[in-house]
Amino acid sequence: MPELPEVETVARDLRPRIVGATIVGARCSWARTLRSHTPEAFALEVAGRRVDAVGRRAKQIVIDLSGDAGLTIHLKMTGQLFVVPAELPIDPYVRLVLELADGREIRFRDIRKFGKVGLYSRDTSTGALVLETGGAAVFAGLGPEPLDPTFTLRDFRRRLRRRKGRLKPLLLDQSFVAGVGNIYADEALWAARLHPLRTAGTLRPPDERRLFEAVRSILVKAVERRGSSIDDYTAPDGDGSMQEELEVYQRTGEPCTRCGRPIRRIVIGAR
DNA sequence: ACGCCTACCTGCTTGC
DNA sequence: TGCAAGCAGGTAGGCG
Repeated sequence: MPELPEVETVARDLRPRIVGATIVGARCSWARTLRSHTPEAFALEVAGRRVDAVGRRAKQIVIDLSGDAGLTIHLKMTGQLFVVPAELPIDPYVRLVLELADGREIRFRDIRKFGKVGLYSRDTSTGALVLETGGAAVFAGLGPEPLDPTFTLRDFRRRLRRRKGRLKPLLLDQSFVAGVGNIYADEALWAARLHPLRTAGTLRPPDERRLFEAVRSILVKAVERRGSSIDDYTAPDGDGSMQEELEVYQRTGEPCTRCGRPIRRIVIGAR
């Protein structure tokens, strides 16, 4: 379940390994992994491009390529990325391989096939990734990055006051704040002492402040711990340890560390 | 805008 | 033991 901290960790691990490398080809064994190209068109389009930078937006890894192009990788639930020598044995869950000129490969492994890789152009006037010149920006509609220093309590309050829904689905809404998923929404609400079914409109200023600070501090801590290695999540340089620090996620029935009573599970929006 | 549903997938767990 | 059903879950798209 890669969320912001997990994706950030993967991007950081990837960066020193692949910046400067040149892609010479691509092989895709599950066409629907590619958002907007056939495997053949994708291979032709990436070949010859150099990796200029590796970053992250929301839960997606963004790989800047030479020639004003960019790759986006969404790991969804079970996506993993590895950079390995081409001769290393490959397993059947690898859906996409980017072949590098130096004999290594970037391998996208994804058991459940929900992950998506997009290849886009960089609009040189706006700097945005677009499918075609004049088209909509790929990341249009995403909310602010919660760890961006320019994202302030004032911004958070303004956004909160435009919403009416329950807090848990709201935190999961990527157009509200980008990068929070099931794990860190639960953790942030617990830390802020706010019930997941509470609606945004009932928050008082101190509640808003606690939620803002809880979201940011839980994400900072999780990035420091390299994310939560639950189920299939791992990064190129290995697992994270945040799963050891979680207070509520997947702790149904276990005692609350604050009050000692067992954690109760409720389902909201099928989650 | 909100809430709810379904689809996409496969491995694992559960229950008979 | 064996097998089918149920579950997990981020996001898109549809409906009311």
